[in-house]
Amino acid sequence: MKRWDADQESAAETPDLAALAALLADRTRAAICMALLDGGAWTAGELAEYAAVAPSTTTEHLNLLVSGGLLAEERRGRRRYVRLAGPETAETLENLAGLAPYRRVPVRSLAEANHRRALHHARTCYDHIAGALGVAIAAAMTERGLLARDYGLVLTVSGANWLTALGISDAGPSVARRAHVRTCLDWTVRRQHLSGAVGAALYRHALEHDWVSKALTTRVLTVTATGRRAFRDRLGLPDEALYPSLALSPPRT
Amino acid sequence: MKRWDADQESAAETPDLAALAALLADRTRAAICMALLDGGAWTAGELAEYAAVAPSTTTEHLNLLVSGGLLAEERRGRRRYVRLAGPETAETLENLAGLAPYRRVPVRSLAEANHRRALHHARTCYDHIAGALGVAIAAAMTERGLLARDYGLVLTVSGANWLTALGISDAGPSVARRAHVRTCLDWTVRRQHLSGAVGAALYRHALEHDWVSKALTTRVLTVTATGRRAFRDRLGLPDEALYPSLALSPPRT
DNA sequence: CGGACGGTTCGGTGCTCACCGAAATGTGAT
DNA sequence: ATCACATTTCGGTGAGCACCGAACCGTCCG
Repeated sequence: MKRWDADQESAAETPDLAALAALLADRTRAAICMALLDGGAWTAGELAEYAAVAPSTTTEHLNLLVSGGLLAEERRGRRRYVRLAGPETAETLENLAGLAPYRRVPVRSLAEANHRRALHHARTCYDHIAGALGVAIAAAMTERGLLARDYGLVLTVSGANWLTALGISDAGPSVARRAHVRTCLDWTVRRQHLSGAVGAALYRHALEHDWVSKALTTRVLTVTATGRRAFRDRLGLPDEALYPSLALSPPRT
Repeated sequence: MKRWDADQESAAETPDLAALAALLADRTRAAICMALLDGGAWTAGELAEYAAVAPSTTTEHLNLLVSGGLLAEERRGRRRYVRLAGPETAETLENLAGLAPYRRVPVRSLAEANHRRALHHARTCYDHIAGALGVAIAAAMTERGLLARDYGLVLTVSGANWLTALGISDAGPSVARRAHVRTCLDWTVRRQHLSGAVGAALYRHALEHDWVSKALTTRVLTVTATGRRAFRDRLGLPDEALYPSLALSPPRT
């Protein structure tokens, strides 16, 4: 029990992994985070209904998530909007989800089953495209030499040209600090899809040019007729990737 | 309460984020995982002592972590060795640690303080180099055009040449499936360092050529005299990155 | 000024789980 | 065979926390 400079620096800092994990270790809070992976801002009430808990319970969860730095909040009038804190948060969440075990959940209605199939087919993942469509895009771009698998996954020169030809300015705005190409393990298909700045730019482009349209309240994306033509012409995507009904049935267990 | 094909597919699968997070949400289990980030295999007893809990408690924790897929175990005789399940696990853990809040922990002895300073200076992170040294390497390689920051962080042509000149065969053995260059947010310095296959190869090379030596029981790396010369000649690393005593004092709060 | 609405605060309840010690198991060494 | 050692099983204890309902507090609308 030796004293030694006790005043100067008798304490150090360690990352508190357990504290962060504890935030996600609850079913309800995890569900909230997964919902927010659509990249949008939700009100406390919407999340309460989505997670099927009382409003008061939701308040407590949101307080924890916000003060833990996972969520950013914005109060407007009597409403409280929350969103994910940033892209890194979203990426870490997706990584975790890819590593997590699967859990069987009952499907209670036909509507829910259709919704699941749609999610499986195409959905947003924070600010880029995921699901079978996202995986197909990444695969096709690699196939055509726009992405190179040699060094991880990078944009090739022809890939950069392809992007500018589409009208996507390579030096995007808020893009500076993020990796241009980043892969993200898809939890429905368990295969890589495109995230990072390029993935985000591509999604923005697809939205603006009406290739896909996003449902208001869910993460489901629908490929429009224009989009089908564009994806077929420019990337040669197969029909399975373009029509939800043709989607492969979910893998067993 | 409408029935509809109830037999065929009345259940679906979702990633159980909460279940995975719950594994890390405990102080003791988190400590165990952080310890295993040294990339080695520990026995149950060693971990019990490290985490300062009873052996029986450790058994329970290890059971959970192994069956949750985070740890791999190997039983040899009456001993139980555990290690991290794989590189993805290690990378996800480091990402999480980078996102986690900091916690002040008391430093009780001079030895512990020295140990912390050493960790801060240079340590292993699963299979590559982290700490101030790791950050300095990544910075110097970017500086010298071996890594390009343009597209995320990729190996440039001169970078690949530099590696082969060192004698690091670019097409490494178990390297195929991992991204060659990957950055990893350092939790001591909060800056990027080099992980992925290239990071791993570099660390292996440094070990084999006696640039650094690893302490047996901890994650601390020591830069040898040979290493100092090599790092200075080949990457122009400054003295701060090479001598632990010159390390910057830890940032306040 | 009501009155509806979105959110918050508070007390209380029940369940989960990390922990330990003591006894049991199984392996290795003598 | 016997003893030491690493780990496991089991019962019991205590603390933490997710949840709800009821009351409360701002904000928006008529």
